[in-house]
Amino acid sequence: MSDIPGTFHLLAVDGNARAGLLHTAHGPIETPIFMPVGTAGSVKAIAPDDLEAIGAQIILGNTYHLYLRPGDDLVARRGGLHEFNAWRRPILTDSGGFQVFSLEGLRRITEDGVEFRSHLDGSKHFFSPEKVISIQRNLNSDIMMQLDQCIGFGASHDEARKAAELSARWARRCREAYPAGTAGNLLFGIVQGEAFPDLREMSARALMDIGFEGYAIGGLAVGEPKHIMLRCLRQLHPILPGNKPRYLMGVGTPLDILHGIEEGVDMFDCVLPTRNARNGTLYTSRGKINIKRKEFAEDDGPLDPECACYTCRTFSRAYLRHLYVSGEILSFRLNSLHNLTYFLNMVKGARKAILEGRYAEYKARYEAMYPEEDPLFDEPEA
RNA sequence: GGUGGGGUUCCCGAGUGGCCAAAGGGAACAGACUGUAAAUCUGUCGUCGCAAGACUACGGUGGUUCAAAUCCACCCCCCACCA
Repeated sequence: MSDIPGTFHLLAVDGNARAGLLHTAHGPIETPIFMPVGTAGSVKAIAPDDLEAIGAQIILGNTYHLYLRPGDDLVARRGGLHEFNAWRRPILTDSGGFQVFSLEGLRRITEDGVEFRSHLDGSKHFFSPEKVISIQRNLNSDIMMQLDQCIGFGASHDEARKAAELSARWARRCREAYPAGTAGNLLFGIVQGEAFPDLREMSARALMDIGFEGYAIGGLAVGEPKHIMLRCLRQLHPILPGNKPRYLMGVGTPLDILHGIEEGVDMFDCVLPTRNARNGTLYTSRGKINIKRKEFAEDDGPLDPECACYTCRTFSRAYLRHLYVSGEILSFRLNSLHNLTYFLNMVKGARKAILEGRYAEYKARYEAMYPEEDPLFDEPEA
């Protein structure tokens, strides 16, 4: 099998769920995959050796944040992000497209790009599609994302169309700034179009005309009802090319991810395991728990009896509660270690299940753990 | 012994006649978090009640007043400085 960066081997299919292998300049990643988020070049509270120990294969970095601080040129002089942060496995960088959404009020969009005011010091910066490629090449990320305009749920069809069309034009400029095969970095396009099927299809086809090493689905999990995401994934499944990886950006909860896998998505990233860990919400084989709750004050049992991570092997719920309530730094590390292990293991188990042709059964076990998060719950008349 | 300052709801602390069950912070107890402006944010926080409302509360006792955490008298504590 070829291991040229960008090569995607589809190893098994179970329903629409896929198990594959994606080659990058820093080694292969097994899909489906969950990618921990390390916005500022660090998965918060977790060192690279821990990430490796819990089975992380690829992490995220963020163009906007690393450009502002310490500066992508500085990172380039250090030999790229992998040398700088000592994570030698694959890295995917987001383009700043999400900040177009999350920093609304601090940015202005034009045809040529986005003008940001830094959230750090208020200074003005301009991101064009070409600039974003240049930054990501300085970072030397294995998977670069096009600049896109991510919008929240509730936009009109007209607004959503404009954003999707602009994103498609930016996609072409990103591709032209970095033609396929220029170097070992891969470039992914991002499907936009909000909750509108016609726009989603238009967006996907525009990207396919341009041609990318992978296709991301953006603009989901931004406040829309759960069934909309599912509908969108089902719609896109037969449209997107079968031989390229698909990445559902920013998703999500355990069940969101398992539904995504079921609909043919290969890659996921989300801040949920790390942010929730820092805020005390922990994922267990019996569902979510908030470790700060009084009921755990004298609970000598492990966080999750079915988890083999360092946190669960070593500490009691009572101690973890104490660390959280006391604001101890160790709380962030132990909780993050556990939540990441949970997400990583869940997706690893999904891959195994697909390879063995029993994905539906595997997913059903998780659905039983999170009855309140059924994506069909808010679906209108089926 | 003298002079000055002070005792407020679990804690700190604002409040000098009604708009006070009483600012603000903390603690406590819950909840949220989806391509990280997040070690963040939100709610509750005297008792009873679904509520309207009732009751109990600002060191103690008594008083002034239609009305007192706020004014007066005495008493009990605490702090600073002086002797």
